[in-house]
Amino acid sequence: MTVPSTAPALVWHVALPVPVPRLFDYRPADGGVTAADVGCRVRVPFGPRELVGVVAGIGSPDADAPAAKAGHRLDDAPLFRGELLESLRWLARYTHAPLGEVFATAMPAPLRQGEPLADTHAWGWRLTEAGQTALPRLRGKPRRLADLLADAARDEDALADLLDDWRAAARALAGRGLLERFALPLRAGEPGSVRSAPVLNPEQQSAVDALLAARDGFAPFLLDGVTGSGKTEVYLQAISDCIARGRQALVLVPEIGLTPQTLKRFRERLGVPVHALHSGLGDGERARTWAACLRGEARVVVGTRSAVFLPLPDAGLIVIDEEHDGSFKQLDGIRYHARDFALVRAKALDVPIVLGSATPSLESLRNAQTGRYAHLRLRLRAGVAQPPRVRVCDVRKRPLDAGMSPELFEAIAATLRNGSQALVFKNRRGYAPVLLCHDCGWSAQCSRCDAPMTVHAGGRRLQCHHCGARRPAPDACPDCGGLALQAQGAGTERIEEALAKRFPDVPVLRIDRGSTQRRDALENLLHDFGEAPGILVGTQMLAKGHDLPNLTLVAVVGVDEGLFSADFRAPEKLAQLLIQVAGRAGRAARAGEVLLQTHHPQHPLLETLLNGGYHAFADAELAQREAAAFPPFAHLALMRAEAKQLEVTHAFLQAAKAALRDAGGSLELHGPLPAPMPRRAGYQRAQLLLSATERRTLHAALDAALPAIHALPEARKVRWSLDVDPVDLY
DNA sequence: AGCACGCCGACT
DNA sequence: GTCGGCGTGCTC
Repeated sequence: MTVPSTAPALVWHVALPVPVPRLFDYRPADGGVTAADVGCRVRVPFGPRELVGVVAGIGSPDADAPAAKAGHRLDDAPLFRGELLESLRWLARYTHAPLGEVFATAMPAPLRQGEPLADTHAWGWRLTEAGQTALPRLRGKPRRLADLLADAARDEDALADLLDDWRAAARALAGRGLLERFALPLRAGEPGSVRSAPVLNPEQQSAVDALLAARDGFAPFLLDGVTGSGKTEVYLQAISDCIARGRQALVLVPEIGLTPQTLKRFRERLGVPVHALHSGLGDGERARTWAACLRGEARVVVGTRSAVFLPLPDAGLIVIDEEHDGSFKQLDGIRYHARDFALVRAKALDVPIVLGSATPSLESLRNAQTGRYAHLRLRLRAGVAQPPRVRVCDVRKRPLDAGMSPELFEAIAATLRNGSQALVFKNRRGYAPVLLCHDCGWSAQCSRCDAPMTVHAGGRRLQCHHCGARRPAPDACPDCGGLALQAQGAGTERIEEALAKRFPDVPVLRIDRGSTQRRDALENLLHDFGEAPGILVGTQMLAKGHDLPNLTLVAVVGVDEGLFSADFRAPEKLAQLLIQVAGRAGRAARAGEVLLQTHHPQHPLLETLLNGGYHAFADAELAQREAAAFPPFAHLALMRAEAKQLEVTHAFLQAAKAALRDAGGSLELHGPLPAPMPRRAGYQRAQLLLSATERRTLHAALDAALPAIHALPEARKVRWSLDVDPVDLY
C-alpha cells in the first residue's frame, strides 16, 4: 500500500526590489500560504541580506529552483489588491521593469523599509479627572505640562512647540494616572469657512454637465481651456459631486502647481479635509496619507507625480491639471508617466478622468481629435475682456545689453510709468552660460563632460550643470593668454544686474532655483514685492501659478534657443511655454502686453502661434510629426547605456540591437547614437532608439529580446536602462 | 542593486 | 608577510 503523495507545500512568489526581472520563492516561517497573502509585504533573506518584498502570487515551488527559504509576512491584510495590484502589474509590463521595483516605487519610504502601515491619526494628551484634582499639588515641569493641558487637550506637535522635553514628564504623569494619551483624527488641513460656488459661465456649465453625465464609468475628457477660463472651477464642481456620492477624488498637479493657495482654494470650496502629497512632505506624513487612502479615510488628495500610486478603494474621479506638464514623467528609476498611468487606473477603476490644460500635449489633442477623449473647450477668458497683445521684437543688429534690446527697455519704462509691473522671462539660469575668449574663441569646458561650464558667483566661479564640478574662473585665456574673457549670453543674474542699473528707482526681483530654495520662499518674496511698480526677472518657475494682478508686461528673451533644438518636442515645449508665460500678463482689469525678442521673427512656429494661436500651431506640428513618423504617430523607446570606455558602451548597444532585430517585427532601430552629452562625469554614453508604428510591435520585440539582453555578457560591463515613451530624446 | 568571493600592488 | 583594489557572479 502506497502512502498518498502529499501535494507540495505552497510557496509565495515574491517580487523583490532588485533589477532582476523574476520572482523569488519563499515559504512562511510560520503558518500556511493562502491567497489572502497576495499583496502583503514580506521580509525575506536574499543572499547575505534581508529585503522587503511583496507577494505577487502563490503556487508550487519551481522544481529546478533552489529550496525556498523562510520569510515573514509583515501585513495582516494586503497593501496591494484589486485595481491597484492589477494596474501595477500592467505598469511593470509596460515599462519592462521588474515588478518588485514597481511595487517599491509605489510605496512611501517607511512601507518600503518594512515599517507597519501608519496610524492615520495623530496623538494627543489630556488630563484625567485625577489629574485635574492633583494639578495644584504639582511642581516644576510636570506642573507646567499639566497647566498647558488644563484648559484643553493638545496634540504632540503642539506640546513640542510649547515645552521642551515634555515626554518624560508626560510619561511620569501618565504612570500615576494623571494624564492620558489618545488618538486624534489625522489633520489633512482644516476645511476652513466653506465658500459657495461661483456662477459658472455657459461653457463651464456644459463641461460640468458632461462630466456629471459620465460619472458612472470610465470616461476620459480633455478639458481644453485658455488661461483664466476657469478650469479649476470645473474640477471643483465635479469633485464636489464625487465626494457627495461618497467617493474619493484624486487630483494630480505639476510639481510647481501645488502651492498653498491651491490647497486653500480646494479646502475652502470642498468643505472636507484635503490631503496634499508632494516632495516637500516628510516620510511620515506621506506614509500617513497613503494609509488614509488605503483605509478610504482620505476623500480628496491633491498631489504631484507619485500620488498616482495611492490606493483608491472608493475612487470616483481623477483629475490631471496641466496635463502637458513635463514633471508628470519620471526620468529615473521606473520611468513612468503619471498622466498615462492615471488613464490606465481610471479605466481599471471604471471612473471618469479629466485632463486639463490651456496648452494640451499633442498626444492628448490627437486623442481628442480621434474621439478617444471627449473634447471640452473653454474659450472665454473669465474676468478679463481681452487676451494679451503679443508683439514680436526683431533684435537683429540691435545693440543688446545683457541680451535686451532698446525696445524692451522702453516697453518696461512705459509699463513702470503706468504704475504697473513687468516680467522679464528667460529660459536659463546662472549668470551666463559660458566663458568665452573674445580673442581666440576658447571656451571653458568641463573636464569630465562634453559640456560648457557656466559662470557663477558674479564671474568668479565656473560650474558644470551636468556633473556638478566647480572650479574658479581663470583670469587669462588658457589657450592664447589673452585677457578678453567674457561671459557669453545673458542669464537671469545678468539681466537683473542690467535692469537694476537702468531702473534704480524700482525694485528688481529675480526668481529662480538659486534664489528660492524653499517652497514657501517664493510666496514670501512675491508677497514682499507687492503690487507697486517693479520688475520681476525669472525662469520657468514664474510661468504659472501665483496671481500677479498688477503685471501687465511680459518680455521673453532667449526665445531663439528653443527654435533650433535637436529634440523633436522642443517646438511643442516652446509653444506651451510662450502661451503659459503670456497668460501671466494682465490677469486683472488692465490688458496685458507680451514682447517676444528674437533673431527669427519670420520663423513659422512664431508666425503660426501668433496668428492662429496654440491650436493652429498644434495642427501644424501634428502634421510635421506625422510626416516624420514621431509620436503620437509612432511609438518610441530609448535604450541608454554608459561605461567608462566608449567601445564597451557600443558593444553592448550593438549586441542589444542584434537581439532586437532577431526578435523580428517591423521595428525600426537607430543607433547606437551618441547621447546628446556623449561624455558625462567620466562615463561614455550612447543610446539606441526603437521606433514602431504600432505599440504592439514595440512591446512584442522588447518582450522577446529583453531576457537575452539581460543575459548578455556585455550587459554586466555597462549601466543601461530602457525608457518607454521617452519625453526627451536628448 | 548589494554583497561576497577572488586574485594582484603598496604598507606596518 | 597583510590590507585592499574592483572584476564577476549570484541572489528562491
